[in-house]
Amino acid sequence: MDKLPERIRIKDIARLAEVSVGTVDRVLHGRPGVSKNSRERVEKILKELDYHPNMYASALASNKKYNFVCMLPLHSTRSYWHDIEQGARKAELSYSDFHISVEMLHYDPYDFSSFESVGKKALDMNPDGVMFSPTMSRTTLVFTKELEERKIPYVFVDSQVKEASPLAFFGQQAMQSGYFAGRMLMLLAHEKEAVVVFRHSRGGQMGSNQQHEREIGFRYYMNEHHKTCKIWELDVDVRQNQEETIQLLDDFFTSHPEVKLGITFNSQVHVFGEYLEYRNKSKAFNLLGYDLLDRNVNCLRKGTVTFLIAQQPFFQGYNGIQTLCKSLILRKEVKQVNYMPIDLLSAENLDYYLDSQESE
Amino acid sequence: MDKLPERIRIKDIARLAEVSVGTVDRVLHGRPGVSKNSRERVEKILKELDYHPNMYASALASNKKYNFVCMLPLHSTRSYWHDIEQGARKAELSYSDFHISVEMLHYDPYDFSSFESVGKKALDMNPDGVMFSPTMSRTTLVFTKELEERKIPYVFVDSQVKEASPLAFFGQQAMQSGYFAGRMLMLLAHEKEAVVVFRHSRGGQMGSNQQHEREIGFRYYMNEHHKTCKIWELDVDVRQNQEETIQLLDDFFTSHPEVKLGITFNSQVHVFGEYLEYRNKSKAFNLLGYDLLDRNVNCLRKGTVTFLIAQQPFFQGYNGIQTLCKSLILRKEVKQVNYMPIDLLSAENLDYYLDSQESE
DNA sequence: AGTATCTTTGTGCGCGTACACAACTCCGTT
DNA sequence: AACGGAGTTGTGTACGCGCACAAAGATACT
Repeated sequence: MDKLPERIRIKDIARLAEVSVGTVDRVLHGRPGVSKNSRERVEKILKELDYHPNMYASALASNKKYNFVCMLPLHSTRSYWHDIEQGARKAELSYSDFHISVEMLHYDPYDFSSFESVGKKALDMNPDGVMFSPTMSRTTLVFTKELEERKIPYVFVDSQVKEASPLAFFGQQAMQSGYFAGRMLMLLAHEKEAVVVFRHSRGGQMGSNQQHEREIGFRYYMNEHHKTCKIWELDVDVRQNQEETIQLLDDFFTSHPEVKLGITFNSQVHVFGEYLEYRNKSKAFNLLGYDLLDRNVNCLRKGTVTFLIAQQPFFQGYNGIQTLCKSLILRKEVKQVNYMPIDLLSAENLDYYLDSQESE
Repeated sequence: MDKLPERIRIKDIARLAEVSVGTVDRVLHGRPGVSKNSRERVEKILKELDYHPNMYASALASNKKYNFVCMLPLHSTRSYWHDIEQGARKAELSYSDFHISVEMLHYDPYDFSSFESVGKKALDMNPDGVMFSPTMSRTTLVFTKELEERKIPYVFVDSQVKEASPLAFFGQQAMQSGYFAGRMLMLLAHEKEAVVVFRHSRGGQMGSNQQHEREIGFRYYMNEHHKTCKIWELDVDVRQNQEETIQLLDDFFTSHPEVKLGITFNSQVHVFGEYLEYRNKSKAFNLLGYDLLDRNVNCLRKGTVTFLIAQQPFFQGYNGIQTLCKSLILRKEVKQVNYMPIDLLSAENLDYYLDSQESE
């Protein structure tokens, strides 16, 4: 009786099943041309020995090129989307020895037809996998259906669409994060119980569903714990210029001097933080927002924003691409729903968070 | 002129430098037996083409076995150390195709000679790398000196020792985390300004330096922002039984009814949380502690502990082993000081954090 | 010139897997 | 008995690299 090596190889399986490595290979990859008898014998031994192929030898031998496409809204540097993109780029680098490439495509987040045409472009590239954020829920389903027909796996980042069947999803549980935001904001309240929700939209059209969900979670918390607390709303249109915004905020604070707490559910909290600094109001006002844009981080450091909630966009992008590799190249099972932690950042714990985000 | 393939290989370098692959290999590994002329020519081309070896082919070919040792204090399941160990185990699995093994050794955290003898055992195994937590600062230096003489790289987790030169360190900036803890605790204060620091030691001997550093950071914050706030201290010995502990706490709360805030700097906050539940005091008292032990998490869920500060022990362990692999096997540069984020957990954001910690 | 020694360079095999292709078996047909 | 074809099975080469060993060139000494 030969003893088995520490790490089982295909030829060990072959020897035990009394077939050649070619047959084992065919069984492993589910290819035809194997008799029922051999297939069963090989499968039995594979299971018995709990065989796992050496993924590095495997990748080396297959030598196939994998092309992934990543579709994100058009964005400026240091935005939330930018961080996701950085994560995807890093993953591309990490897995470069597997011959993967990640092609970036961008669309106008306020234009359905733009998403559509970028989606077409993506399909034309005949990718092995796609990663994108389903910010456009209606058009998304047309796109995912096409992907499913072509058997191209796709990964959602940031948000998800219930009707679709992605390989995986990476993002925050937005409602719970809004709930948590409410908790943290009211911790700052003391007796001053009145809150303003700053909205930042384009003609009333919200940037994403996530923002909406956050607000629902927030209002749920408020209804549960601070029913008497008055919640004001203030809409700022992204197309307004600075003077108009300042005027709007001045008017609001003149007519509502009792409001000492503010919250935003998108990543534009710096608009309000910078206003507070300009009017020198930050001492008496507490502001909570989302995402670690540079301008938001500056506000946090200066004290014009008290808390930021983060959601590890870098890792969303990194893990998204990583998951495609794991599933397609290494043929591993992957977890489908992956909620990112709801991270609370203040001036006091910010630095070490940023530090941990940028490295791999 | 031949065009270059997308991915540069050794033989491409060899062809361009007009030498054989053997010579390129010698240059890459800094081995002797190469003329100055050849070496320079090869190095020039390596740099020009920015050559990076295919690490998977490399690992496959070398086929060397790497043995790592991980030394941690003796601990029960679901403790902080346990999570580090889990991370190390996971890394062992992730990198199993590189033929690595991680041997776990445990020592009594209150016994210097135990650390010493375990250290000897580790050296006897002639490991390729060591990961441990320098909880015993004095004996650590003897051990690290020996490691350095034998040219065995080592990684610190949890805490570090200034005089040593580890390959890398993964842990929290303890002072800053104490500072942050102060900030968050005082957020819960409102007008009731009196705090008790619960200590949990063994005959006055603190478990680790990290705890001490946290308390320093905390007191620094208090001195900066709440100078008038009275800070009481209460020492509980780990060897006391439950009745004695309850008696001690009863006495304290009887004589100091005005104290409504408590903090601990080790991971034993559940001792106090469970007391609060037992005495039904949790509504009127806010408690902050460290680390996500099961019992602590239960307290958080029940509301007997308000906040926990976490430091991703799983990733400390995972990254520690990963770093050894990267440096030794893949010959990559690694970052030496890696501060873990200072994570704030409450009942509202706990679940998604736990979710993200357990998976890889 | 011949030989020994040292330095430098080139070659070949193996790591574990994937895949193309060759080879063999079995069975029915001519 | 010879042949063809489908269904199976085995074999050889390649992937990119590391390393042992062979080969060739250089130098010094007899």
